[in-house]
Amino acid sequence: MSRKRKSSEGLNENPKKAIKLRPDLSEITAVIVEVGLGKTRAEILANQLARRGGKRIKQLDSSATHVLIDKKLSVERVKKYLCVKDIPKEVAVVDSDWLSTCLSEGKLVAVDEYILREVKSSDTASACELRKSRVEEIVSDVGGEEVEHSESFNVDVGMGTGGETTGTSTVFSRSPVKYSVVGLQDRSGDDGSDYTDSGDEESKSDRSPVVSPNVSPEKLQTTLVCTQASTSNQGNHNQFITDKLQVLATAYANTKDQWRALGYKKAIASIKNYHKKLETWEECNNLPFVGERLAKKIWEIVQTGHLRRLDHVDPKQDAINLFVGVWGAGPTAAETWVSQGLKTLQDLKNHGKLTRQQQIGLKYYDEFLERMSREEAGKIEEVVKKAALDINPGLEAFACGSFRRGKPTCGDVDIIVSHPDGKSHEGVMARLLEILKSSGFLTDDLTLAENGMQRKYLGVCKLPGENTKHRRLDIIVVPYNEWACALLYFTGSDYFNRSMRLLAKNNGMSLSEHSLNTGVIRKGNEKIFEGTPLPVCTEKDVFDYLGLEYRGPHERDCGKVGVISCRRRDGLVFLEEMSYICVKEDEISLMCNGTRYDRHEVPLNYKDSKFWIYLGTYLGLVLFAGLMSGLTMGLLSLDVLSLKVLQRGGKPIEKKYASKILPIVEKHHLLLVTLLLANAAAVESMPIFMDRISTPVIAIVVSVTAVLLFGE
DNA sequence: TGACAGTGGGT
DNA sequence: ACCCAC
DNA sequence: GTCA
Ligand SMILES: O=c1ccn([C@H]2C[C@H](O)[C@@H](COP(=O)(O)OP(=O)(O)OP(=O)(O)O)O2)c(=O)[nH]1
Ligand SMILES: [Mg+2]
Repeated sequence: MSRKRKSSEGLNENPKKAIKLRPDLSEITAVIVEVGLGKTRAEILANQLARRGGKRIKQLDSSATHVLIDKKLSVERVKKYLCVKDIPKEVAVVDSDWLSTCLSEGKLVAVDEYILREVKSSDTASACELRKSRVEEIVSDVGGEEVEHSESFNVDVGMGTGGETTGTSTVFSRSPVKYSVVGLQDRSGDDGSDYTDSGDEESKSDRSPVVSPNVSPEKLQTTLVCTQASTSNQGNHNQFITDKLQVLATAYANTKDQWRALGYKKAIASIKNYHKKLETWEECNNLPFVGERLAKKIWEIVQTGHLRRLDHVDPKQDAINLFVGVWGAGPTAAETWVSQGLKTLQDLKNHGKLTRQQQIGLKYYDEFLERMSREEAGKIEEVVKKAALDINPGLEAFACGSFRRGKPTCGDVDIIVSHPDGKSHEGVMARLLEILKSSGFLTDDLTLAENGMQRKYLGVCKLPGENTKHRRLDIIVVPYNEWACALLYFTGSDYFNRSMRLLAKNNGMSLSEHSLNTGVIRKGNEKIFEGTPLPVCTEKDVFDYLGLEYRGPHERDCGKVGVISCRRRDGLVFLEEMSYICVKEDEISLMCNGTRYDRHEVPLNYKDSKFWIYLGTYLGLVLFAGLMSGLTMGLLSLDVLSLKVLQRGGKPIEKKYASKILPIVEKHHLLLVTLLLANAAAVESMPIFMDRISTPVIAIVVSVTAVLLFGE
């Protein structure tokens, strides 16, 4: 909301400026060469270009008008990078500064100054002229026109009804129909901010085949409950919504940015979790992880049964999704291939440039997308386990991942290997692979098996027999002192891990497959000091340190994606600071991946201001305890008689004190009881506070010595 | 406006 | 440094 | 994309 307000305000207040700063680049289709420019900068330029109507393409083709490169780059290198023999004359090879200048000047600047094409005798002149005239055309074209719509129009499409009339009524004239359908860019209405998102990831094309749309919700509801079976809590009442959103989620994951995709995923999980069919706008808008924009999309689906947005996905998207399915290929590789005109796996096999891993991924494309039965995973586990025991009967080997979580199907088999003696795990990997390979069980390596001190293996295996398929196999060999953290890590789920690690982070700790560290110091977001590993023997220890109730592997399945966040039972977000103290029992609970946890205490560290509070109270307690025991001894050793003597016959000061103390001492056991109680209370509560700023053992030791020194 | 997990292998 | 994966 |  605030964004929209901002931009329209800006428009009203200073229309000239708004227009001036927005050159129309719609005639420009440019290849931006990242080499020398840097990926981030290239992307900023690309975003700006797209935002002003221009188009960036990855591969030089007939639609290209410009090639933007860093000025230090030789044209020869550019050719090599683009995999072309020659760059057509009509295409201007220009310094990327040209675009920057255009943007800052707010208009198209003559390109001449920026041309970087190699000077090759005669034809340069004509080429230059060609380009010049072309640019002039563009410039004149833009001179008469207004700007802005494509963007405000976009906003309206994205926001549904949200766009206020002020913008649309004043600005229209040219039909904006070509709202840049570039991929999935559904950009926010704010100006200025070039989002340099640069990160791509988040879920490879979600492999479950997208369920065909438009199944009657009623049907789904009934069928779902019985088909979904045991594992899920109660089934998805809104599949017709989540399916649609899922399309966008994977599209974003496979192309643009992981974070938008993450947003979608959380929202989808949230919807799946909802106990009933979504009916009112209120319901939509109150879902956790569903904000204004998604609420509108959801609401549109609820009302119309359709999401217009889905009609505008980039046609290339299908091919991209297809290619991201090959193991070892991500959004970048996929886009490269697509932009080279590749469309099918056949194309890829024949003409694509693949890494070694991707070749294997392609070879087993179908098999890798399949999930195996739990039973088969168990067999694979046995094979590996046997091989391990052959090496050393003391070795332990267990299948983790989805198998350990009890899932009915497994996408791969993840096996952890270690030895309780803490040493014998060394060198096991190589020997293990040797055995498994010689038996023909392992068919391909995705990681090179060359390195001697290897801890992680990714490969392909196949059970002996006729109708068996190639399966992905992951093996890790870990030192036994890391067993718990490694087991926790390898069991997942991935989102469970991420949640837990985030929780650790928010408490000044850091959780990895190696260890749980405390006392981590971060400056901003980067780690300054790694912290020190906490002693962790079992998975449960990690839960304990984090103040979580233990969850068995079967309960770590977060079909629900979610951030660990703290909420009150009554639903109010009490905000942050996991170190909040429970005053009333059970009042504080933890919401993780859609399920709640009650928390006990959490270790603190000096990063927290609370740490000092605890330290302070601790010291206070020590002194207090000392005072108490001192008083106990002192006061009780005085007898009433001598005090009375003092009261009468002592110096004036002594008299005064004596009469003050006397009434206290006279209530003899009352005094004793209070003192003892106070002392006991102080002493007892010391370790409680100490506990939270240190490990228990240390806490006890320190407490005891402190009491000895100051108290007794 | 910045964070959304933390790590390791491959190129 | 980037991409991709667990 | 959402949240704080
Ligand atoms: O991004 C990730 C991916 C995986 N893991 C951990 C948790 C996961 O359980 C384990 C094994 O990874 P895998 O990809 O095999 O996931 P899975 O849980 O076993 O599911 P699948 O059935 O697809 O194999 O590695 C992470 O911590 N982060
Ligand atoms: Mg797995």
